[in-house]
Amino acid sequence: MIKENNLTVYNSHSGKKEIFVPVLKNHVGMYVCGPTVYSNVHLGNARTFISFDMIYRYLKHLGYKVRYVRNITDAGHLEDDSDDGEDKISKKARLEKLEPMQIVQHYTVDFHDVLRKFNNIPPDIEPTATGHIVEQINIAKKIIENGFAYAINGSIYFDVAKYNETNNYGELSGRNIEDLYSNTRTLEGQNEKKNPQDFALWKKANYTHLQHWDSPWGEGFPGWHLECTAMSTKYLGETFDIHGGGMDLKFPHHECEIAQNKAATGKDPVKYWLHANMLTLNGKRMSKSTGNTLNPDELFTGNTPLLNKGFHPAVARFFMMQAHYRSVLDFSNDALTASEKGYQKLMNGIKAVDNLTSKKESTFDVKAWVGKCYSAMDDDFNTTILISHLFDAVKIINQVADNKASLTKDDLELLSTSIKAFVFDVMGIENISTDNSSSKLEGVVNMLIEMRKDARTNKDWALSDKIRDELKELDIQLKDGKDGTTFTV
RNA sequence: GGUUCCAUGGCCGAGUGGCUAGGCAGCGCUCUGCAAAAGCGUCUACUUCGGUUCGAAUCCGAAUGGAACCUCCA
Repeated sequence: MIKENNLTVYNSHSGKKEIFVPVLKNHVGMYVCGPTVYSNVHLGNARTFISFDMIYRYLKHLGYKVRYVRNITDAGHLEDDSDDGEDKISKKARLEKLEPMQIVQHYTVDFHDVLRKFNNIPPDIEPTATGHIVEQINIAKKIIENGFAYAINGSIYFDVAKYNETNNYGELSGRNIEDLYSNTRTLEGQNEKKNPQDFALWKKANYTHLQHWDSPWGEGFPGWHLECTAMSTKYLGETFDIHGGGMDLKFPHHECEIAQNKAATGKDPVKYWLHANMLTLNGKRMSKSTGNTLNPDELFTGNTPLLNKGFHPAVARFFMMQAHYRSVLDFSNDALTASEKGYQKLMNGIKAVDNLTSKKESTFDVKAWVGKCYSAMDDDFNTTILISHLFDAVKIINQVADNKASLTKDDLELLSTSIKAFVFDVMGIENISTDNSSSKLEGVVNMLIEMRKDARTNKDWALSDKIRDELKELDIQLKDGKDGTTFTV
């Protein structure tokens, strides 16, 4: 089923495309950093998860048995790097006078809701940081035992300098530690650490901190990077295949994960690091902290000065698939509008393919075309190229419908199943059904079409145009074709 | 300031040392009572300056502009 050694992926760690060979034959372990649930997800967040959803879908499509783990960070994500740093969730809870788990629940639900609208498949395991405090404490203990962390005032810090003596801190992000030393800004109140690069594995909870747990070092809470190490190791093992996340997490988050894993187990945790690029707005990355964001609801409803109208999540997903996951993509009304037209063209083609009649001969090499589609996806999930091939197929479909090309029964079948598989299964682009309108509406519109037909026969253009124009007002588009009139809602 | 990445036609956005990307818009055509919708065809490229090469938008160097990370962020 799986064609061996065909898939290549761009490994951020090596900076090269590499042939994908999983640790365990036919199985893939994939971990993707999920959100910190202290606010609503924005479209930039969504893009990353949509990218990895596509990757997950393609791996499954190829026949791999994939275990996809994506965490929810619901504790420990610090606001800043100072000693009395508060974590994001505790801060939000304090400000809104809510129980931290209320915040967590609220934004977790929002997160799931948005991803469902974008037609993402839920991960196989979605562990939470608060559900894995014990595992995190155990890893911190191991790191201390191995001499790569130190305790001070009830907090545990990772000793980056010590680690760097026998390892390479910076191997993922291409940083070298001397640069980090000389370029780190000195922040207030971080005197506790031996070096500014050291990061917290465990933080002592101060009196304002709402989320805290008992530990060998007293009441506290886990550091940001630790939960991913704990959970990926627990569910995927000490070395697994794919670790994904947004480009912005490469440093320090993923760098620290590697350091924690190596310090704890001595093993390289990840074979292939995949990083999805940013979605920008007005040329700048979307960011909660700067307020340069667009929320999914604003996109869907068009309730924002940035857009002329709302766009269906499937259209937005298609828009994202038109760019490669490793490229920066800029979000704009014009680009979305263009994609919406293209999306419609693609869907029309898919609709038309089932109504074609086969001939004895094919004028188009469908097998070669399918091969090109797989080549595109095998080349680091190049959905952009895939889509260009899909439009070639749409053209052929239209030509066959127009008797300007022909396909055999087998080719027709192959073309139909392939284009649907790539669009619906692999890219996860939903068809916004246009003909699911209630039979009552269909009856009424068909009645009006009949009346208009009579009017046209009688050359009563005034009435005929009135029917057409007033239906248009209601967003019902009449389409006069050779074989009569149809409509789309 | 340090590290890394990017610069493609009106717009979005791929890609390869020589062979059409694709989508949108524009233009032409088909269809039509006129339109719309749809379909078909088609034009406009590779930031600048050097270098390597038989040949570079594609490789190397520099300049300019932009972005990400270096502090939390997908």
